[in-house]
Amino acid sequence: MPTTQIEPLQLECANCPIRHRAVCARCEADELDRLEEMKFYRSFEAGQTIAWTGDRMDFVASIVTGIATLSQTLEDGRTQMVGLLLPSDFMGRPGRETAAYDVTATTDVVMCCFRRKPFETMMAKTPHIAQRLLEMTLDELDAAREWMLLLGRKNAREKIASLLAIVARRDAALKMMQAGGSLEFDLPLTREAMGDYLGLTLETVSRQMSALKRDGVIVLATKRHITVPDFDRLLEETGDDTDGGLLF
Amino acid sequence: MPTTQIEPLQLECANCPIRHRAVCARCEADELDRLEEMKFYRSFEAGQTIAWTGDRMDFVASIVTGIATLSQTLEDGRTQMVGLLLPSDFMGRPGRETAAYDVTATTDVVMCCFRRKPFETMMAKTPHIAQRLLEMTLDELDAAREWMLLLGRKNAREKIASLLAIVARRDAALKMMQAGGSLEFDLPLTREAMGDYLGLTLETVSRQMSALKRDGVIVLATKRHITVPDFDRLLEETGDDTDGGLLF
DNA sequence: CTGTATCCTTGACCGAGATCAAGAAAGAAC
DNA sequence: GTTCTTTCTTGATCTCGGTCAAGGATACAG
Repeated sequence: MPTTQIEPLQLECANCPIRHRAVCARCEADELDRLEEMKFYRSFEAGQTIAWTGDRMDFVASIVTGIATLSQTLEDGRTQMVGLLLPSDFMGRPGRETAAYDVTATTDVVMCCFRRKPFETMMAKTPHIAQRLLEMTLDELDAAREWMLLLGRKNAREKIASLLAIVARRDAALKMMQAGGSLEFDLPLTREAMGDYLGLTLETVSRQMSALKRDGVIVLATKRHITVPDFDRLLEETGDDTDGGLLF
Repeated sequence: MPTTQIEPLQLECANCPIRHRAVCARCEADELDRLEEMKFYRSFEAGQTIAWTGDRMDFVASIVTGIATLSQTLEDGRTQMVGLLLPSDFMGRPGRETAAYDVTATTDVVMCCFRRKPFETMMAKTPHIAQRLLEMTLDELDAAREWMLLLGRKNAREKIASLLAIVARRDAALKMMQAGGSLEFDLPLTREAMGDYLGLTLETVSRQMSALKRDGVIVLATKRHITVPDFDRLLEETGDDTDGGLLF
């Protein structure tokens, strides 16, 4: 698997699709100008590894388009996904030289990159960047903790329902639809990837998907295309507190 | 359980035991003076609830002494601990009005508190605080992700060994001992709390503790006082990559 | 069309950990 | 001391999800 990088057309920050959500969201015009000079784009194909745990990382980046995953592995190969990088999410840690996780492109991915050292220097001088990064990191921490509850205490059916609810909600937000009604979306993950995320085997994922389908909670047009006839019904299956604040 | 608060003697920041590790670690003398004016101390007894999920929080705080836990609960009462607050750790989120987790004092706890609004104002003007908070939050995120791997993919024995290794290492660091040799320490958690942390029942925790004892990995003087004759042996039981970077 | 690869489903069986239950150990209150 | 409570241990049994195995669906190459 060669590290093919298709260089995409240079994009102006002003027209950037993640301009208002990424680490640069709070930047003023002059700050943006400086970032504009520093940035460069890199692309990765679906399935490609962006970084291995322990790799030296000389850049940090924002996801512009596509989805990447963060995962960790035990000695004997058991792996657990520990994070999902969506457009506008930030990859890398200022001050850290090496990757702490395996980062893999799930779909084709375009990233807006900055060499680490210059970025760190700029961050020290630009509170707007550090402020936004703090906010994003706190959100990720909340999401990680929500995931800990799922991994530690939910059963297989609840785990699947939770994942579907999250993907459905994100998709609905993207399409600006109203809540409560019928939803449909494509799952960007294989059964195995779902299992790695949920701490399950792919067989259990498959069985629970079939069970939710049999019980009418979801309808499958194809293996990957899902319709949720009643979102509230799906939410009931997650086991969450019904009033709960939703963090994803 | 009344909310008893024993007001401890006012402590000067200069003599504060967490001065060099807390959110104020990077502050200059003048910044510290301003924090000194704003701060107030609160104490909680072991077992007391510091905040319930959804409670309005009008302060943020650093743990000065003691241990507190963050936990989340499903509808039917299943609970999962999602974080451990140790001395110097920060509680609360700037910009958030309500508690996102149940916070409970495991031991007697003393906290150094700041009213939220003035603290937010100060943070906006004092990059040193925001920088340090970002650093601490990134560390917590790493710890949370390490925990996700444990919850999703480790078996009961590995989970227990991992928890013991973490507590042992922290204790050794505190006592400035050299690694590799024999260690002993007190477990600050009940079997039930360990279970809540590890996503296990208290019975399973008890059984695995007995098993590790039977196999000579640990020696129990009392239920809570643990001796680790060979730390490397304990590490082997965690299932982690042996070279692994350790985040706690 | 056929062969091959990837992804998914389903069945049979098994075992790790949960659940239910009883009682031991250790304090704390009196 | 005795009683009461909390914490912990251990046993018996059950069940959910893992493991092993076979085969179906879909896509793509030739």
